[in-house]
Amino acid sequence: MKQIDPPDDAEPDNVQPEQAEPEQVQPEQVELTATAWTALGFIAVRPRSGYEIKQACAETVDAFWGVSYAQLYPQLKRLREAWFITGEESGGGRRQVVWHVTERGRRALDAWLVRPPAPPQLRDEALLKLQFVQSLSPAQALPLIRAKRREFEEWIARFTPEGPPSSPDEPADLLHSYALTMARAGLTWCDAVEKALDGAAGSR
Amino acid sequence: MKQIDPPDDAEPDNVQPEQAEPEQVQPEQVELTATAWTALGFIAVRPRSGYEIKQACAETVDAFWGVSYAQLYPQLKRLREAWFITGEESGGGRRQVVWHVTERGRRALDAWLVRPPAPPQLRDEALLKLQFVQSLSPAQALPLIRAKRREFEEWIARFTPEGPPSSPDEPADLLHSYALTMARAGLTWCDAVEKALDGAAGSR
DNA sequence: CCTCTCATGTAACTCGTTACATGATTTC
DNA sequence: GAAATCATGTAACGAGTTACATGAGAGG
Repeated sequence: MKQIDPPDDAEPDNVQPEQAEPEQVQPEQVELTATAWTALGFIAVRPRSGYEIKQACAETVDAFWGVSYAQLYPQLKRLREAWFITGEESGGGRRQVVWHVTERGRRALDAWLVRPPAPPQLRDEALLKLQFVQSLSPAQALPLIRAKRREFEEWIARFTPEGPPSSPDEPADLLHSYALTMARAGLTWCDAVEKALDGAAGSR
Repeated sequence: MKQIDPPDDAEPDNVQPEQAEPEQVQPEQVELTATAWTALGFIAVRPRSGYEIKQACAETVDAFWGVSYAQLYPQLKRLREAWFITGEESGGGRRQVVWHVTERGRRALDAWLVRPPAPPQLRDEALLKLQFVQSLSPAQALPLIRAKRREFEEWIARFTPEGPPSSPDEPADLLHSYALTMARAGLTWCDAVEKALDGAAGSR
């Protein structure tokens, strides 16, 4: 086991406990990407390796916040440099670095969580194309609607809680219920649009 | 009036009409960003200046596909270099360049419209934060739900068709109806979650 | 005269993606 | 012994954002 700590030029801050923290200056106000905060969030739940963080993201926030290794590993480095996490290279078996949150890291995470969230960003090529074909031809609009329908169906398949017992419909997980609500609304929209488009195609 | 055409090293292709197009080789397969196709789409409806394209985007696709000047102007240059548009610097009054679609540009746009759309990308910090606070405290979850609620309310205000007469509820515009459907579903979700959260807070 | 809107653009930067590189361990 | 999975990373590239720069005409 080898301790992985920030380089010497990084601010220590908790090495000497008798050195009191500056009162109003919050050391937590380090600028990080939301992806870095995400990693920190999962580490704060329990210590994890980069690989495990990626898995956790894939199972939970992937639909609203995609995370790739090429982003993740550099961000872990930044979190370490800010003394928000410390790494422990586990011996025995495969090589892996397990990251632990520090007290400082936990405080910083809490501070981030209560800051107002950035407005959501959406890029949807299918809807974009729909803008240009909607008034021209149902023939071209239909495949786009079908593409959206497939997306919604995949969401539903992915976020519907398994296990027939207990929960009849709505999951306790807020994000799952959000995804399901949106996907169902999307399907309703697809139904209505396809129906209208079929009508228009018939009369043409 | 001054004609603005591609530089000489760009492929002409329609200068000599007697030179037949290569049969299977489609000159339309130029790689462009969706933002460039968006500009081309609006130019194809009618000739416009960059400024007018930006306005059209803001009124229509902005929520699904944001476009900024810093992206737009370079993309117009690329469209011109591909001979998809030609520009006409209008004399008289303010300086402005009005872009016209070429035949070649129109064909390329049609080809793009029928290609399968890229999967949508979403980045929603509010939902991300919700992932980390949902199991811990309703006190921290509530502001995030309220932020989502405000978003949905803004969407509804923005996309609800004005003019009390005629249309009672659903607009003919597919994108407007999409936005409204999703926003309403979102509000329903906010209601349910806030209620559940209040209950949990009361029992705690 | 001042300010707002029209109008076009560039520079620097950030974030994220794809593709690549490497190697150990488990499973068939 | 071959393939899948675990596991960590880097390099090159691309798209998009913010901020900056410039200037003319319209309206008060």
